Amino acid sequence: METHKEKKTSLGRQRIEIKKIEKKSQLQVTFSKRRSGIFRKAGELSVLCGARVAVIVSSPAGKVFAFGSPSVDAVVDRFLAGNTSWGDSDAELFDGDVRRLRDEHAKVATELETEEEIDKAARGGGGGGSWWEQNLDGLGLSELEQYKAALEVLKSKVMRRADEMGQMATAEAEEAAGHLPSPGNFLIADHYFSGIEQNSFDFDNFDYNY
Amino acid sequence: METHKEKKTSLGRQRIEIKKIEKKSQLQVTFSKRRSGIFRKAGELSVLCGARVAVIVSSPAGKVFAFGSPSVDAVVDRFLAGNTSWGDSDAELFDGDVRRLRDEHAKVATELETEEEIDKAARGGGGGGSWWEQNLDGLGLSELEQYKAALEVLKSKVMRRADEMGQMATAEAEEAAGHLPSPGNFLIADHYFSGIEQNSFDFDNFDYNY
DNA sequence: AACTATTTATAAGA
DNA sequence: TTCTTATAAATAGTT
Repeated sequence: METHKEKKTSLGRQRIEIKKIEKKSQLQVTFSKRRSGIFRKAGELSVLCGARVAVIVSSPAGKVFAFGSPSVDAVVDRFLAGNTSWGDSDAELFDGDVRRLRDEHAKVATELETEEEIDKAARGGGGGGSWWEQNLDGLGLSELEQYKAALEVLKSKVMRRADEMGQMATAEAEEAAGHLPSPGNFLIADHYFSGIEQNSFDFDNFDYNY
Repeated sequence: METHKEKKTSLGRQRIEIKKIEKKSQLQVTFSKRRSGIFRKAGELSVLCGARVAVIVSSPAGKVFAFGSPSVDAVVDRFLAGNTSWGDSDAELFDGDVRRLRDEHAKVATELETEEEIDKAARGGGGGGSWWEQNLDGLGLSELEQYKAALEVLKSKVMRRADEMGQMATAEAEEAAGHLPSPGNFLIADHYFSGIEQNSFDFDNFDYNY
């Protein structure tokens, strides 16, 4: 078996540079793989070390994926709260505020039973569009304007919720969940803001350099 | 070379189970390594795929580490916004609140030039306390409002800004930063909530099973 | 969606 | 702790 050994040029992993992948198809594959990888790692870290971990990833296409243990919100809340913990003297005030507001939110959240329910419901809406992709790199204040509009659409969309839902978009979440170790209580959420592959980057005009 | 081959039992990596590490020292090493690993991966994902990524990790000891590209807040804000979008009826209220608070934040932020500055400043105060450790495991959250409260405190604290800042706790951040790929514009923040090894877990009474 | 050759990440030790 | 080393795990390129 020595005949035509030219196909051997690369099988198995190749080293890659950490720079933006231009080839769209490859980018999607890589994004998917690595996102899963990070989620898995996050779950492992959580279990191994008893740490709270939250990972939020948003693709240029406009999907938002999140992983959290014990939950994304718990960790994020903590982070936001912690962000101000150096406000030494008024810790009490802060605490009170947080508690009150938290109760409020809890009340609202109850309407949809659980966070998971909510997350599920979120996938029902297709709304949005291009508003998401732009001005994200700065600290965009105006994004809120657009965001509002998006919310309107999404809202109405969600209103007539999961009647026709349950037939779509569970795959992604389950796939990610499959990577998690069993003993933990994790939460995976992914929100679909638009099915459109809208990218404000320069994907598209690139060379398919095979 | 056949003599005494008993030391050979393990050099190099061993397979480990994904379950809570009980040996404290090992846990710390693992936590540190894996946290760095996740941050690195997150940075790579960001660069490779043009994705926005935020990772928040809090150790049982009470330290919070975060990595974000383009910044933790940017990604988290986006997530929270999306997260509440299914809060159907009060979208308007939400929107209004967010805008106002964000403006406030922007104003305050400007005083310190950049987000990085603020994060730096954050390390100056030791603040916080134990209120943080409790009731976090449920799903309770009020991200928006908490964000508000956070901003309030942040504002006042930032007001009397970095006079006593810059003398502590830069080490951890630099260490983490060392793992980042160069071309990206990442942000790493770590907040120290207490020097106390306050852990609500059962570390401490374990067997140092060497 | 699988596969595998490699590169990477990392558990133990020093 | 930081460095080393052997090995497990992640994943780039392919089919």
